[in-house]
Amino acid sequence: MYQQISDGLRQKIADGTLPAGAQLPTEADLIAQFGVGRGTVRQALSALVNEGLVVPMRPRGYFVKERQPMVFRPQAEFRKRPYSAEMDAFVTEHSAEGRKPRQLIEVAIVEPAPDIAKRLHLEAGELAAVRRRIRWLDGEPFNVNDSYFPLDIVRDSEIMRPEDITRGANEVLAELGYRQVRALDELYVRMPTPDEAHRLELGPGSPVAYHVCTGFTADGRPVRVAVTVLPGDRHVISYERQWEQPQDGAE
Amino acid sequence: MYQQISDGLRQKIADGTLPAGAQLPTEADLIAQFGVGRGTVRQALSALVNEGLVVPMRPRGYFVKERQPMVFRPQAEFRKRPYSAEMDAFVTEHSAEGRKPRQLIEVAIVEPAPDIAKRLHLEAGELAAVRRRIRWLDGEPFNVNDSYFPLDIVRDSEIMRPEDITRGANEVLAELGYRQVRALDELYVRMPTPDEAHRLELGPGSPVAYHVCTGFTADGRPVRVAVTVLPGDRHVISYERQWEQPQDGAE
DNA sequence: TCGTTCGCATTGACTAGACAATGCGCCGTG
DNA sequence: CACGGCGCATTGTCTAGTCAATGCGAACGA
Repeated sequence: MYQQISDGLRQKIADGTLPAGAQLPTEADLIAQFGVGRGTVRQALSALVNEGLVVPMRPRGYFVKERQPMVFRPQAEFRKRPYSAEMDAFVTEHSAEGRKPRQLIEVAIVEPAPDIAKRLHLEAGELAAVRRRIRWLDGEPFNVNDSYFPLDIVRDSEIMRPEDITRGANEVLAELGYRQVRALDELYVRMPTPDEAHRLELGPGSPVAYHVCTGFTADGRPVRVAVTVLPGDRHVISYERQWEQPQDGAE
Repeated sequence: MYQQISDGLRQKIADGTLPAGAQLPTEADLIAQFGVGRGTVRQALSALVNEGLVVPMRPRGYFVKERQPMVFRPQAEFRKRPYSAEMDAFVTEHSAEGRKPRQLIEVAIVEPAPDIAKRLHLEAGELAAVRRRIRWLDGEPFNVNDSYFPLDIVRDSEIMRPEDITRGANEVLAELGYRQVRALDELYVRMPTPDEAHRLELGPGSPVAYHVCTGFTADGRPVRVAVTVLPGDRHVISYERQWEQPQDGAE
């Protein structure tokens, strides 16, 4: 019965009767309209909130959530421009133009979490350097990025300084003799931890992508693990693939 | 105050006091333990459910969710084996071995949704063929995959038959003269629609990845749009990247 | 005109209680 | 031993109400 209420509202959001940014009926309205108790109405609304369709803005009411995603291209670390015109068009079309970026960098020496240590081939107790970055756009946090490096290869290098590295941390690694030639990306999709939700100012119903990139040198040593947390409602993750000849694939 | 309850339980889940599969205290237990009303306890538990940490199994109680993710490799369509040993290790390690796969294929001719039509460069009203697939593992639905093709190039081809194509639909396209040489992947992260949640048997707190892959021929024509819905708690999405020389990247 | 304060609509948090739905296990029967 | 049915613990749904928190706007005062 509470589902009827949320279904009705969901329908109106889907078909545009309630466009992005519009206000939903108030709890009192729905109580009167359907003749039910307040708990039931709140249950219906909380379902929509947990689906990420609706945001409560106390005490103004409930509003349809707006989203303006930004393109996240893991490959852009090493290739600034997309392969071809139609892909470039996609990127620019979805880009967040005219918004003010800001970032905050912090460097620390830590004993990395087990999953990070494993990817870096570190024994328990071995240390790593981590560059933590929070990126903002228009005053809103957009994503957090923690890059881990084995301490023994970046000690005393530029990477330990909490400043922006214009030519890129990867280039610094290469200068130190650890040029990366391969990388493995893993993407996990889940709800944020309360800590992540707080740091990224995420409401309920906002899942995140958890992106782990491990970079390898030519001799197969992992020298960098970059962990990025991307709020789902603010990002599109994009990859391009290109191949030459014998397509040995299956469906 | 309800947050104290959910924080305490979340802590016990995180530190292993409550391992995967264990039963949480019942609502009645928590009411007695904290001396609060049932609504408060249910609010605390529903927070955990919406984070995807906990599953209610009526009428047995609440249990810590278990997850066994399967590796999804978009690149595997065209390259069966990973580049290198350490990546191969990762894939096999996370593979769902010894589980029974099953799939159901269905073919239809439709007027595609606007976002699909746009990616296929179809005008409004133009038709496309769609191969819809649902994949199961151990009797549980794992993901759904809908592949769209411009109708004029696949009409009367093998692609229109609702059977498994051993050598792959991409190979059939190539035989028809539309060999793909590039692809663009887009990944969106969001909560499932009620329909998706039903088809994939998703509980609340299970976000999905929405993967759209557009394949292009050498002359830049899009000939295939594959849409895959991947439940976040059952998948890891994995990409490999390799590059040769001048790393022209920035941080 | 500008600034401050107060009121108010609205959601947030919580309580106490009622009845429904659902599996699981126990018990009794054949 | 096998099967059927009942009971019961537990969650699902819903009501009716109270008090708190919050931000906006209107009214008021300098």
